[in-house]
Amino acid sequence: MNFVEELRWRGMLHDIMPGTEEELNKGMVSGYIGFDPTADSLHVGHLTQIMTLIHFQRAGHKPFALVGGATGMVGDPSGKSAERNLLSEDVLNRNVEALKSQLSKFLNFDSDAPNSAEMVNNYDWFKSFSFLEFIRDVGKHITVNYMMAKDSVRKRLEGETGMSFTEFTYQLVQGYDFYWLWKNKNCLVQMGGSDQWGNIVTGTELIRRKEAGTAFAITTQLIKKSDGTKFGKTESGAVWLDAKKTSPYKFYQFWLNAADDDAKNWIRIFSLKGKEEIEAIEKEHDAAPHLRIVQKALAEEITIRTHSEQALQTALKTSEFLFGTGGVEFLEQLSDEEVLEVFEGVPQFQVTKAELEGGLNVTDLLADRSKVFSSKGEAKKMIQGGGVSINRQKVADQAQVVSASDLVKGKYLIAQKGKKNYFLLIAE
RNA sequence: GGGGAGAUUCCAGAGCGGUCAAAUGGGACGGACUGUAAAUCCGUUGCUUCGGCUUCGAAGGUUCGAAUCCUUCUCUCCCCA
Repeated sequence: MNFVEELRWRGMLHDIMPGTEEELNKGMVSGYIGFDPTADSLHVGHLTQIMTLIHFQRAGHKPFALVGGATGMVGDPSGKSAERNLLSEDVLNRNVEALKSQLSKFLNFDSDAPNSAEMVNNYDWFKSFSFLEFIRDVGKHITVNYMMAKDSVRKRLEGETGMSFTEFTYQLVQGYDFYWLWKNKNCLVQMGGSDQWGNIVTGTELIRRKEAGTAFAITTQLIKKSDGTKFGKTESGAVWLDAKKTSPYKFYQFWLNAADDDAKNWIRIFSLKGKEEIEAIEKEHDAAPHLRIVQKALAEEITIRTHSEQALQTALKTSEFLFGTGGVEFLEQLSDEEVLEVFEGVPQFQVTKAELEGGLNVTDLLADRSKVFSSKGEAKKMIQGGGVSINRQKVADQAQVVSASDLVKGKYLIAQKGKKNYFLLIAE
């Protein structure tokens, strides 16, 4: 199966420039996707592009991952309704480094194979490119009329917020990237999300007008959710690939919580499993939907690829404990580090052991000594409503006393507000 | 510059001088149900040592008593020039 067929059956293909597939079928082709360093980590939204590059490489082609040290300084107007704030150079540099190290995990960069992946930073060819040179060598080839016809520009011109010259220039800057890679790295294809079509085509156009060259474009579908909400966002914000910003456990949970319809679409996009295997998983899933087999397969594979096998195991164990029926005995077997890992991201409070030895009223413990509840009244009401547990045991009475003998491993108390809100109290 | 309307508990929005910690809706949180989903239903939504205490833009005042009346101030909105 060739690269384009692969994208097609996975439902990833959005648009493809005529002739692209034929070109790819001739043999190894170099292609690239750009990532702008707008944050210090990529998020799950970028994962589609990463998968595209992975498939590209698996199909025998040579992928380039471009980190936009230069384009990031400009700001892509695509899909934005308002002018973006510029990031400082410091922040950009930091982001570029972060993105580089993340991208290096997904592709094969250091093999001797001819299609080994390569990382490039467009700042390298833009840093010494003067403004005058740019408008003479690049700007001259593309008309403003052409640039204004792009959706991303037109929408902003029609809108109220307007658009700076800087953002207007973005497509030229990105277009030149493509030209540069085409010229210097024999890079024939640029890929990207469907919102990038306009920018990519400016690149092929530049190549054509400047050197009468041919270049190709492929865009992928925007990931949609069946309920219409934006993909990759949870209540707590974006789902990052950086374990420090989104713990592997939360990352795993994000995929596990996908709706059935979404999971079936996503597994095609984010899994490297073949068609037969995916269909078999779906069949198994449909026989017992409540087991959420598709979600599990999806979540496991992506968590391993993004983090590691070990991170997945911790995420699984954590999920089992937090959502399963398991009691606190589970924690007794773990080391202190592992306990903290399980409760990573969970609010923690320090309490004094001496006080617990004398016995403390639950409401005092949860509302006064810690901030699980903001007031005792709230704690009491919640206890009456049956929404509070300590160490997995429901608190039945607001007069209940918690003492040192209740400590897990001699120092922890696990408080729950409802089912999902955990708090870790550490006694010292 | 002239005239008018308004500021209420997370939001919207009620609120005869006493029975108002303040209707109702939304949101949020909890419970039941469930697949760690959706929908639905139920409960909670100022603090409390449960005696009370502090809230209705701010500060004063009238009254036994004020979110409700008066004065001043701050801010918001609308109309006319």
